[in-house]
Amino acid sequence: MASKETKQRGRPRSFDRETALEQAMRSFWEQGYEATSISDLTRTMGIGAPSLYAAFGDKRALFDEVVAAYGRRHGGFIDRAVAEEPTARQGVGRALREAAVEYTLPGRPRGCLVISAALNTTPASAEVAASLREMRRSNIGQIESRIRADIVSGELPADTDASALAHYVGAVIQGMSQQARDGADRAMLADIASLAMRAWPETAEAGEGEETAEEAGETHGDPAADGGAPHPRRATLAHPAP
Amino acid sequence: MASKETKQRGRPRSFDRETALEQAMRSFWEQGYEATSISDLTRTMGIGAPSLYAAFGDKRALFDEVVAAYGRRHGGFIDRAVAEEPTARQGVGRALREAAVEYTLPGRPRGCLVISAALNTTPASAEVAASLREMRRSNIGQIESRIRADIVSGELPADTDASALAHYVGAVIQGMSQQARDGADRAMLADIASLAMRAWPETAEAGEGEETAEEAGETHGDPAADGGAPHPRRATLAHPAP
DNA sequence: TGATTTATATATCGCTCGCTACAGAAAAAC
DNA sequence: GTTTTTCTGTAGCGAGCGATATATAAATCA
Repeated sequence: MASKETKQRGRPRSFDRETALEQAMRSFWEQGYEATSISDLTRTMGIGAPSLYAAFGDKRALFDEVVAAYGRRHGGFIDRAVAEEPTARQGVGRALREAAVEYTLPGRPRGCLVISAALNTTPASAEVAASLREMRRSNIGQIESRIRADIVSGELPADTDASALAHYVGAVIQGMSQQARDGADRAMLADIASLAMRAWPETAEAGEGEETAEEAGETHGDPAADGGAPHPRRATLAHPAP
Repeated sequence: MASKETKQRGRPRSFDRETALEQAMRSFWEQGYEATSISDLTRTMGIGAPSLYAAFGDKRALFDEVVAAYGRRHGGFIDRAVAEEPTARQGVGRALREAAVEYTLPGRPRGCLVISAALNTTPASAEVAASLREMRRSNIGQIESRIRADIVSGELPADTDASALAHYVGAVIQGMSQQARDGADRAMLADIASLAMRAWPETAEAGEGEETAEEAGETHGDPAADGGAPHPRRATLAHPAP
């Protein structure tokens, strides 16, 4: 599937399938599923309609493939941050900081495709909308699971409402995506992310110093995502200062 | 404009204009501007296309009228909360709590029309999208102004970033609207609102921890004027109040 | 060299979009 | 009554939608 093993028989394709898919992603990302017409796609992909249908099926199948590629290339940072960091707090903090960067990278559409590409849909596209909604639900579920693990381990207080906290994080991320599309710059999104983390529950007991403002590392090397709290940290009794 | 003074000359209108406008609002609110067709509108409004155009102009003008009516009947609660409560904190807290109720009222579309009705748009509807975006910007500006006033009065710390805090609130509200449309119930939205307020900066001087999660519990019925105010703390010690 | 296979370019298809011309219907004005 | 004014129902406009039929172009296989 990934490589051509034998020489194909007929006339070879005159365009690069991956490049065309990338262009389709741009269009769907910017305008959304329904607002992007086949005519838009053929123009930006640089191919004719029959080539599009031969290579990708129909509009819906092309979109599905775009969403899959998006998840692989751009959308995975949240799950990755939550899975890789040692605590839920650090994972979510890093996810929010990285979202501020990802959602404002120059040269690509603002915000998140999964969040914004199928919001105002006709009944004809109800399935597409439901598909993206399910992905959003799944993302929040991932966060909730990570939070629950920290409750079990004692990192978070036993009475922490994992579902509510995860949905709060999801709402903030969706809000950040919309703010990015509405024109907020990267620094503003970083401020929102930083503020949002102030709502995070205190560590249960003898926490180890969680410096949430520490380097998230491997994102995109952009220093704008300092993540440091521009606002005075709220007074806490149990939280050891870094 | 509000009343008919003289008897009109020709054949009288066979439908109630306000009722028709209400139905149009429902359609736009549910599906968004572009995804709602004239055919949808004439069906739900119960009138023919020529009657629609005679009474409201074109689709764009009808939508503008819908948005104006929406602002009057449903959308004003944020500005009202922020304007009426004695502090920005109480105002925003009440606004978030009321959003949880407003965005999940049974028998009407979920979420906020201004937030969600023109998100995936073709270039043909760029003006509509820009118009709603400007309203969102204005709402955040209102919140920012209220926060700034509390900084001046000393209610909030002098180093509070009013713009960032206002944009955070805006992002949370937009996230709540999307969550509502994604199926979150009222209790979940109330939890998100409660969590979001934990990020609010401490009062400049006056004492003790704010128990920001002070139960918005009641939800329905009258969103009490004092609802949510943990304790009246208007006096500030650090700065002279006007 | 054909013959076969696959891709592309042109020119649509049926359908829905926002919108309107036109003629008939229902009221006030005369 | 007749005239005038306004609204409503039918029917259809040009344009764009997603998707294709057809014919030609470019490759491999024999």
